Amino acid sequence: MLSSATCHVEAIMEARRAYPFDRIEPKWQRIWRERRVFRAANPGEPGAQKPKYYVLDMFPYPSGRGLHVGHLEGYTASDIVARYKRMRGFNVLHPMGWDAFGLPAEQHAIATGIHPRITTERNIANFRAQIEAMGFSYDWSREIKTTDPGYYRWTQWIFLQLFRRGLAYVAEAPVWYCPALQTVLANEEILPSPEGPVSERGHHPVERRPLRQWMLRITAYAERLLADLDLVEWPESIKEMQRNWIGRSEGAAIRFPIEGKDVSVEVFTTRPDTLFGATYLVLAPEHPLVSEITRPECRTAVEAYQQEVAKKSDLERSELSGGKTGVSLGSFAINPASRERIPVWIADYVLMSYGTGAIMAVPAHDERDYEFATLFGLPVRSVVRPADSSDPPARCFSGEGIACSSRFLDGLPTREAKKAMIAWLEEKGVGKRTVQYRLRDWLFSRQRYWGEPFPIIWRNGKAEAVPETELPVLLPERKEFSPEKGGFAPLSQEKSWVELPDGGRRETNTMPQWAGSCWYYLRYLDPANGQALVSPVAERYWMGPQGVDLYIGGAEHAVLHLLYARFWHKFLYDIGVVSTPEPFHRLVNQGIILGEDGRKMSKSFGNIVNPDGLLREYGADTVRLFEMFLGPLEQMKPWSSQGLEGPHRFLARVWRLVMEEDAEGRWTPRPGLSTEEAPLEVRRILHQTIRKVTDDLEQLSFHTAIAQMMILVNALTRQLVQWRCVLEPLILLLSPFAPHLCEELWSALGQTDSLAYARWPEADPRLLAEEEAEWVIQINGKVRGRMTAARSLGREEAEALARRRPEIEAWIEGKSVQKVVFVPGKLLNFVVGPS
RNA sequence: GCCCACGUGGUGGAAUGGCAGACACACGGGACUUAAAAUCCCGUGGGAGGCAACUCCCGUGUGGGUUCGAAUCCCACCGUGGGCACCA
Repeated sequence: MLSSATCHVEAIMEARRAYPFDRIEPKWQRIWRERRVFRAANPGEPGAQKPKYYVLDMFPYPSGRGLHVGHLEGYTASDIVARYKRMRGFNVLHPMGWDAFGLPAEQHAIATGIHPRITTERNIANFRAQIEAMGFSYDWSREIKTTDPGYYRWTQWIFLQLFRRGLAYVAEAPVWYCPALQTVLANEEILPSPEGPVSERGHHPVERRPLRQWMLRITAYAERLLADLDLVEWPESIKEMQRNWIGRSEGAAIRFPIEGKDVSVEVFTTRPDTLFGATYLVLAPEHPLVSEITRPECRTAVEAYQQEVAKKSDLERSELSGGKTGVSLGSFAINPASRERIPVWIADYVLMSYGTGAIMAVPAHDERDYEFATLFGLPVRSVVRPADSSDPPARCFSGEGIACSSRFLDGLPTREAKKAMIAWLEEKGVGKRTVQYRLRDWLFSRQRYWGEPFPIIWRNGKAEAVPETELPVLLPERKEFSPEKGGFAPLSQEKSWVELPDGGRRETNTMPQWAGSCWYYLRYLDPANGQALVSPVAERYWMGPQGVDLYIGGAEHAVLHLLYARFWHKFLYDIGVVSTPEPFHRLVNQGIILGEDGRKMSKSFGNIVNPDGLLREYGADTVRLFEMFLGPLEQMKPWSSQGLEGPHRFLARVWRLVMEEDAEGRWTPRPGLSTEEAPLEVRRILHQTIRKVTDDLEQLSFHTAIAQMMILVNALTRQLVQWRCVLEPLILLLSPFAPHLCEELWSALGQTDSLAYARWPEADPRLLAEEEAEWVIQINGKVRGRMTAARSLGREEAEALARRRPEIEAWIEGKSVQKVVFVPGKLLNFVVGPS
């Protein structure tokens, strides 16, 4: 009973198999693997005399859930490009590896007691099997994983170089702490949410805590990270996000002396031209000078306010909580321009972490200052008027205009006034031109087990570098993975590892997951090198002249991985390890694939598409083709399981152009393939297809390339004979998309070599230029007729021909033709008026 | 609030100043078959007229503009998605 039901199901599965993908796909995967077809040649090896092409995927974190259709989209696109470029004669580097440190494996270990290494290995094996089943042409001899000591040795090495040059340091600062994950997180790993800030991973609530942590001085590279965005071909939206994140603003630092004290408060402003309108100062409540400046009679109120602010969460401090608060310090500062006494306040709308932690308030020209001044009855002095009005505006005006009531600035437009004021400040020695960035230093330590140990030993309260010869500092084995209560890292429990005989203690924090992914694209170039992270020869060959030629991945890393990696790359450039200022020349983001219901794929919606079932039912070539046929690569698009039928039927049609099935269900090459030249209209459509597919591949417009191949195949299906000279180029054109099927047909046509390095077909320009064209004839811009005539027709001939056509005559009859627009080879437009 | 994308049939999309809807899904009809599946062929934006081949009108979020001609360029608005948000 049971077995007959199984037989029945198998019979159905067998019946719906339109071509034997289940046999040919594993076959060709085995051949590619055994013959090492996709090994890329390093300098000195045969093949390295070709020009190089480096096409890179964002390597995955091997999660327990396996690959999803979104991964497959990006990986299929990059694989198509890799296969295409090989056929165009490039030595293609197309590697894959594993971003294998990270929180999920560690959380799983805490829950189950299974070592993260074991889960990670298991997940990697699963990912690799899925990737191989898709037929991707990776050079597996270059596979890397970030958890490998031979790899993280060099992650630690880079950290040491940063440390030596003062770019890695320990500081106590208010940092984001996540109680659920029991670790600190970087600014870039925090997301806003209606309930307040949450962690990027897991969406747990996070809070500010003052802690001593390792920081990387990414701010030292702010200017170059900003300026060099002009060197790369990235989506404008990603560049813009990085620009906003870096947040450069030009202005002036101005010192305000405090009346009766020997101190002054420095403020940063982008509007030095409004200095004459500065009617009070505001310091951040945490500003170090607050206690010194506060008058005795205000001290109680000020301290109470400071405590109140310290208790507030960041959410409460943000504008969502409504009105502004603050208290006066009772003291006065001197406005260096107007010489006026102006009061000094503290308020939590001024942040200690930006600029100097103090501002000059110009309520007439800043919305926030205006709101505060109105609330506390502080004076408002207008010093800029709009360019189109002679009067200063009644309320706050924050735009650019003309300076007024500002003595030596009067009459100057804002831009000029800023320059004049900065010159004046510099001359008087009370201020100077300054550039500020929103970017903060990168919080680099985590209180977790499953990460790279820091190569640092503490002696007498000082951090010392572990000698490079002792790298890697190995992550010790553990059975217990929970972080200690109170923010101590798990490694601190590993006494025999932490405590050194000479009294030194190892650093017990580990690096964040981003560390390993900051430079992995360099290790692929020379993955087994034990002397250096990459040999200079391999680096110059693969990274020259502009770095990775094409980098495909998700947009979610816009200000995380992509900013961090640029920072490390620029540092490695400065110390001579790499030869290009930017790592990734051309970046393309694949769009998110939504569930069938149009919502984001998620467990809670139950709309996640598992690729394994699709591969069984349709085969890898169909899944690859369909992923590309969904729509433009960069666009967000919904999945459609029904839609798979189209590409599947298309591949089966291609198969049947070459193969035929006998009575026993065996497929054999069709006898009677013509070796003659195909008719002109068939050759013409073939060469149009060659041209279109080639152009579209260069632009990564895969879905339109597929559509064109469908047009060609539909035309061939209608023919009674098939021609070898048409089928061969078609198979080559299709092979980057559906490599297994094409390899099988290629060998069925008698070819003995893999087509992976076969020469890409070239379009014959003579066949593209058609002599006849279909001309469109318009009357007043509306199509009223068409005619087939020579493409080369001149204006007069074309017009005369068109006028003779009855459908056109009818429209012109009795009207006056005022003008005739002529587009050679394409179109005529008669502009007619009433009679 | 500010910045950036995007808006086209029942659906995914094509066309980026010159034939709107290529290609595909879905749907409908037909051929083959004892039957079904598969395959192949035909139709498929809306409306009006005609027995018919066909003809005309409307139509690319909404309103305006530029142009002989606009899905495409410009202005305003509406909607969707993403990013930033007291950064002085």
